Amino acid sequence: MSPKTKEQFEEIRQEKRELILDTALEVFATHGFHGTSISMIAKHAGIAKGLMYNYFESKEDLLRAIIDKGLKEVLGTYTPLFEGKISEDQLTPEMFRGVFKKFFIVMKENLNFWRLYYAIVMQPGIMEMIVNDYESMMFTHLDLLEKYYKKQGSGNPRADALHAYILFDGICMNIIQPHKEFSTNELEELVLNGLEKPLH
Amino acid sequence: MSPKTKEQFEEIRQEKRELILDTALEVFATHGFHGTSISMIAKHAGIAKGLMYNYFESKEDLLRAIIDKGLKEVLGTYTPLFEGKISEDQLTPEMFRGVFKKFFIVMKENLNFWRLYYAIVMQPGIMEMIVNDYESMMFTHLDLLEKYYKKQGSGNPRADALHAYILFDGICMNIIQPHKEFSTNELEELVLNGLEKPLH
Amino acid sequence: MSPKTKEQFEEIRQEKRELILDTALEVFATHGFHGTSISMIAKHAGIAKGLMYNYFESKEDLLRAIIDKGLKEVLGTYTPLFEGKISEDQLTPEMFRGVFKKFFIVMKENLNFWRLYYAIVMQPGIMEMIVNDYESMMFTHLDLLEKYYKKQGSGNPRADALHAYILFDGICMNIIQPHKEFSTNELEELVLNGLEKPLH
Amino acid sequence: MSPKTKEQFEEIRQEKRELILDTALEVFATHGFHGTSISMIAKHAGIAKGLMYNYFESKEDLLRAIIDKGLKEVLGTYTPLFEGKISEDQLTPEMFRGVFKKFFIVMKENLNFWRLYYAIVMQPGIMEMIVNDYESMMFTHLDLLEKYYKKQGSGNPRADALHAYILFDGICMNIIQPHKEFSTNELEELVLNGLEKPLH
DNA sequence: CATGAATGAGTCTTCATTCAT
DNA sequence: TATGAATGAAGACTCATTCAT
Repeated sequence: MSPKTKEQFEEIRQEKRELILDTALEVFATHGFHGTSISMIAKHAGIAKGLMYNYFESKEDLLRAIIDKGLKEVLGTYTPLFEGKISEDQLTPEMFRGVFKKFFIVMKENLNFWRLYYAIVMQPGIMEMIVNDYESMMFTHLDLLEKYYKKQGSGNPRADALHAYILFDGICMNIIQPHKEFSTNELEELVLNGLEKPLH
Repeated sequence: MSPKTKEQFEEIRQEKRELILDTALEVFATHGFHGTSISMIAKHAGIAKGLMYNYFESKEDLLRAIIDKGLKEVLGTYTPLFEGKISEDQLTPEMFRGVFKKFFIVMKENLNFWRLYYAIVMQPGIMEMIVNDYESMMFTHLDLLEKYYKKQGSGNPRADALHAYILFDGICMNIIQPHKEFSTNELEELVLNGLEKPLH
Repeated sequence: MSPKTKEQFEEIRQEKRELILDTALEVFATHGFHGTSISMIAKHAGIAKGLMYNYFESKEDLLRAIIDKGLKEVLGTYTPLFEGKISEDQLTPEMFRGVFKKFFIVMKENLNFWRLYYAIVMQPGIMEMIVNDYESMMFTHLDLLEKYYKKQGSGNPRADALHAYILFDGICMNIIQPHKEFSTNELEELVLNGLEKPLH
Repeated sequence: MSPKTKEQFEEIRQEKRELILDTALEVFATHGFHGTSISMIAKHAGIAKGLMYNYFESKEDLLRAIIDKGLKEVLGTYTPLFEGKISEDQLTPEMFRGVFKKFFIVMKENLNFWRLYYAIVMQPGIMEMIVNDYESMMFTHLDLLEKYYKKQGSGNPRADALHAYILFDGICMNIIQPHKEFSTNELEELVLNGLEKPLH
């Protein structure tokens, strides 16, 4: 009889918003942004076609929201380890391994997000804005790697950092690829073992 | 003024076909398959919209033709080095470097193709057929790498092969990415230096 | 705290109904019937979207109610002067001026109503029903004008009546138009001065 | 066998463009801009829904084109009589009558255009741009009228001009209204007779 | 072989209306 | 009574594809 309270509405909105975000991420990651229709998302989520527009202004706005949410979740998990909060002392092999492992775990937990993210980054025609985040993230990583290798006594920290970074990228690609050929765990172990100590 | 011979007609046809293929590749690579319209391709190529259908059955057929052509070109360039035609003796560091370098060069010459190719491979919803080629290619490479490291006296050829393969993938990604941050030449040099000798 | 009486409820209902009617009139007049959404009205009125349907059956029903209310208000103000209640003696220039001036005043007080009303009347595709009122109103006016000019000794009362009527229409248009170019007061004075005495 | 020539295409385009413009004008005038769907226009014109977009960028662009065309036609017919091309000597009663009559004729020949035009001008929410033309047109007319009455020896040319202008507006409204009550010819004759000589 | 007008299914988006609370 | 989430039909617009010339 009595109308729903504001809190009830808010709760419903949050839940439905999450549902739409999660469903859309999955479909976008599978079929690509342009290959996905709002109908597909709605059917997948079990809602009416028009409902999405109660939560997002447009298909593109939905994409942005997905990326925002994804980046927040991912960065929230592991960047506390990075951004200025790591002292020289902490640049130990253990820390190094830990951070990498953590990153891989987080990536696997957000496979669809990363698939979508890379697909976008790789297509110059879409979403320039996203690229900035991507680049700054990368430089942060490279810097940190260089410091690490310097501390480990590398004869060429820049080279070692690049090497590690590229290896890292390669693993990411292999984690992301939907058609997996070999266990990524095996990969990670091997690679991390090889990276711990400087090569140069 | 004299009527064209059959050969001349055929030649013209081939040239036009190539024009369409090349133009479409460029636009597909930039905007993605679903993000590209036939009109865009036609305008880019300076032809009428309907003309594509004189050469290809459909948009998807055009995509298939592009992939076919691309794979043929790429494989044609460097697989003679592989497929069973390499004897044990040839697995020298020089050969190793040469093949890698060659691969990078070929990749840079076909940037758009690789962009399109990866974009498709990474999207499970599209073109299952393509994936088979991709996987078999990969296994060939891994095998060869393993043999190489075994010959170089590796304590764990499988690990070394995987390492090299992943590194290779990472470089590919960085070559492909439209927003380049550092010279890929630098990368390649560094990485190859590190890969020549076994790590394990 | 005491439970509201039936009358109080009814009063609240009436007030809310008025609020919706007035708000809707404003928005309809500005953006047109089809250019106005229920959401726009609700937002303007500060109520929930669904509430309108507690008071009106549909958007079209709301429009009808607006027109009804408007016509009642307008006619209620000045038609007592007309409908058979005016004796020959009363057809004096003072009365003539008074009625016209009154009409303009009422029109200015209901600008939005008239905008909406004319917009509907001018569009054959909408609301045939409204037109009947409009036509009968017009004939009443013309009749009265003719009588007036006859009494003033016109050589062609019909001509004078038509002239006055058209002039009247012209002023209405200029009052209604949102982009006013000259003071309508100036207009009215001038025109009334010219109309008082017969021209023919 | 041979492809259509550029001229042939151009001719087809022009004809189809006219067809769409004319049909759309009719439907817009009847149902209003927002009350008209592209489907309605297409059905009326006997073409496919999508074809309109080969000729106009959007529904609003179509509206603009209609207004442009209409204004050009109308102004092209009678403004040569106005814009600076009328010397003092020509401001005779005959000229005066002639121009007015001409205007009414043109208006009747473009009834739908004027319906649409006024509907737009009266709705502040749509197409600000159009209003400028409208206002400048009005001032041109007023000026000319004032000069005319001055030459005819009016004691108050401004008043006479305004009177005539308003009367003019009133007739326009009555011509435009879809539910006509009396012959507009009758109106015009009467009014013009009354306007020829100054009243003040 | 080449053109581009034409089609219509499908896409994104809006919005009148319903309904559980 | 009042709320706003939800629905789905309909509207604006796109685009792969066809076809007359």
